Amino acid sequence: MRGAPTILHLDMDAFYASAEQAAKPSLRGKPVIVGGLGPRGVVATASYEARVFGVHSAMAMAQARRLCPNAAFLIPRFALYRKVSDSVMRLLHTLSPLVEPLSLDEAFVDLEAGGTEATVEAARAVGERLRADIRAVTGLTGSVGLAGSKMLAKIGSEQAKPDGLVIIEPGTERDLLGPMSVRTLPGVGPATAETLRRAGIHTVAETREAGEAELVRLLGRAHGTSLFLMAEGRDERPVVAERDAKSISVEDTFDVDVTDRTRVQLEIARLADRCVRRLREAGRSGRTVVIKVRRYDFSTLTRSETLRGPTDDPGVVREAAARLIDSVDTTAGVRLLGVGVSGLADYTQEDLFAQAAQAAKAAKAAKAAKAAKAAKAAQAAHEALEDAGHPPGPERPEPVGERAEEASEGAGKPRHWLPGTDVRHTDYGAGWVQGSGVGRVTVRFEEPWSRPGRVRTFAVDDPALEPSEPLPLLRPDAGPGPAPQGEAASSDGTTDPAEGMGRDPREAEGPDGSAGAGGGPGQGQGQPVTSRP
DNA sequence: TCTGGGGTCCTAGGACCC
DNA sequence: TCTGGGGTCCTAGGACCC
Repeated sequence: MRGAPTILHLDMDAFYASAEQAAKPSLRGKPVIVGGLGPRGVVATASYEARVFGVHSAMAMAQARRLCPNAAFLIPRFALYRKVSDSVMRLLHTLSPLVEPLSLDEAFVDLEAGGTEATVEAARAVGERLRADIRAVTGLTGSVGLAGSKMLAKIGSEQAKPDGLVIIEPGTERDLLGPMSVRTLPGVGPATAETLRRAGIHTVAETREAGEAELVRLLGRAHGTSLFLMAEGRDERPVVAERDAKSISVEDTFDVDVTDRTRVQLEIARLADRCVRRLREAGRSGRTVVIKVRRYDFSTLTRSETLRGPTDDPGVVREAAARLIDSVDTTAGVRLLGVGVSGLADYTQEDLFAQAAQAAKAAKAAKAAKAAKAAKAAQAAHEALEDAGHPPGPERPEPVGERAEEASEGAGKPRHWLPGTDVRHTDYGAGWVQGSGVGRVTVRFEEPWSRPGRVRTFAVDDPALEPSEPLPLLRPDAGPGPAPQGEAASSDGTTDPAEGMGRDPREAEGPDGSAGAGGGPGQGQGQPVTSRP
């Protein structure tokens, strides 16, 4: 705990959905839901306009459609989010060298390590300037919490949402936490909350009163002691920059349970290859291969095998995964398969034989490894980052072996145009897919800096239509003075006549929600400040 | 038409070693 | 020859987070 609020937590507001609204003028002020669109998809992010209907992250997409049928449903475009995230993280690094990213849209910053004066006023000034800079650079809003510890900074940013800033002044934290739900504390999820509830513990104050010994009895050593400290407002966890990954994994949920044994084996092989590709892109190798199987009834099991030494050889990983899946009964059907590698080493080696043979010549091996790593890092720097990766539907033809991705990528036009993806038409310019079906694809032509655009429909194989890269959210040549959200989300009458098709919502009659989610920036203590550039 | 995908950390039992 | 104690590694599962 610090005596001044010099730990900052930044959380971008409804990040994926906001990025989509910034990119697609016709969606501003309207409910937008980003997530998996298949029969088993879940919501990644809902815009505030959609949250009014009860839609939230991790909800089954089917339920979201029921609650908010007029929302725009979009697949995530990670390439765009990563770009925006990079520019936000760069801003954070101007505040301090100690930046700890938690995800694309969230990070802690240790302001003390960046030389910010240890006062409430200085911290507030830094936080407000950051929010203004984020808006200027990305066109999006973020919320900031400032406190003397990570836990309270994060609670602060939560209270500040959306588009606000909250400072929790050192000395006030115990009183603040007391009446809050145990779920507020980090590490308390549904299971822990239920255990505590059965013991009559609902609030943070009751957690404190239970005492450390009782919490340890209920929850185990590590969890119990850390929970007790958190409940007292004591949190000494440092801000830590750049942690190395400890495992790399990939998994796919199938639209329909897979029962065919050969198909299961094929999918495991494909996943193993994908996993190794990511491993190599990261310039790492791993020693333990893990497979994951989720059965028809959602029960999940893992099987793992530790090799004699680390590998990044697709054949080795594929064979280990194949052995592991052999030991699992899948006859009743599986809904998910996954392959992962852990026990990561910072170097790579050709294969197990070479390595076994080299056991005695460790010194030489180390030297070779160093060279290999350097080469790999250089290559990885070049590489584009992974594809968005749609789960394989049962109808998708299954290309065999390691050529799978190339086969589906090289061949030009995707046969499915997924809602939300970027396209370019030789005559109409840049746009995005609103929906497709029965051989047709509906595209709205607009750019992040244009007025809401109009919709046109094409044959799915129209040669004038091509997939394209995301446009930046702000016009590249634009001076300062971004066009922020709020402008008239005119539900333009420009929809094309040819729009009756497709199972996609739209029609723009979403309850024009500019009212936003429950209560603007101003609840709780602290002074939520609405900043403007 | 319930429940994604990518991670982290902890626990617990058995093997194995000293 | 009736019973140690500690440390580390491996495996499996579970809770939690975004």
